[in-house]
Amino acid sequence: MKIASFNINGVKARLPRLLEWLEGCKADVVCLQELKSLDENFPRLEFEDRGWHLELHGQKGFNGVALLSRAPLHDVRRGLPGMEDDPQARYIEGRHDGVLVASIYLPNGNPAPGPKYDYKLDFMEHLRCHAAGLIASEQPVVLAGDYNVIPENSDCYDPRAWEGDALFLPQTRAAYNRIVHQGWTDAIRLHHPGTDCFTFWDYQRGSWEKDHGIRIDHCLLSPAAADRLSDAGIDRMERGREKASDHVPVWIVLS
DNA sequence: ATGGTCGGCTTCCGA
Repeated sequence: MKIASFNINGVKARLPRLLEWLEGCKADVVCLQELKSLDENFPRLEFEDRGWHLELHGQKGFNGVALLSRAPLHDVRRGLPGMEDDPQARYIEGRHDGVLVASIYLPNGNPAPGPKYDYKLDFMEHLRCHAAGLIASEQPVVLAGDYNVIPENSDCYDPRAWEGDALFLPQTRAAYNRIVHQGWTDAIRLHHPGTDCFTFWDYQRGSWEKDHGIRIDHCLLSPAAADRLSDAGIDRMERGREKASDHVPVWIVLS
């Protein structure tokens, strides 16, 4: 089973690029982030005509997450437990062929400190609590998405350039590690232990041309999923195409 | 040298 995650930065702006990538990706489940679309304005037919089942959790203008799947999903949940009334649409999960898959758009959190950073840490604490329950269930779980967290120095081109940024603050990395250390496997890290692991390049300052990227899109696997991990990758080439998102897709394969 | 660029029911905000 192949599961992919892609922050598309606007479904309407990305539609041709996204459909092309989906065609070649051959994924069974796709986690999308930053739809920037109300559910009623989402171009459903473009996907349904190609055989995708859709579960949307959108909002106007910003944020928004979705799951695309080859078969209908079960037990779909929108919003993290304890944050169901959050107007920001950042979490959706569903079960596909016995594997629980979540699409996560974790808050950016800048500027830090401030209310946006407080919200980021609050979201991470709610995610940590939910993740603990998922680990305890002993089922295969894949928590995929844009975490807006740079886990280690080697996950950015220049650690000094990111000092003080909400994606890289020690407190942010500590909150991320509190989740990972429950027993999750960072599958992309496992398959890209050195360089060439970036998943995001800013539109500004020629970041792509200079390879000034960061690794912030992650797939965390529960032990039951990690036992089945056979491959993982980053579709880096997507960043160099016309009308590209500032993120590229990441994916894992379970046997 | 404090720039630059995307997307969105846009004239600023979020990233």
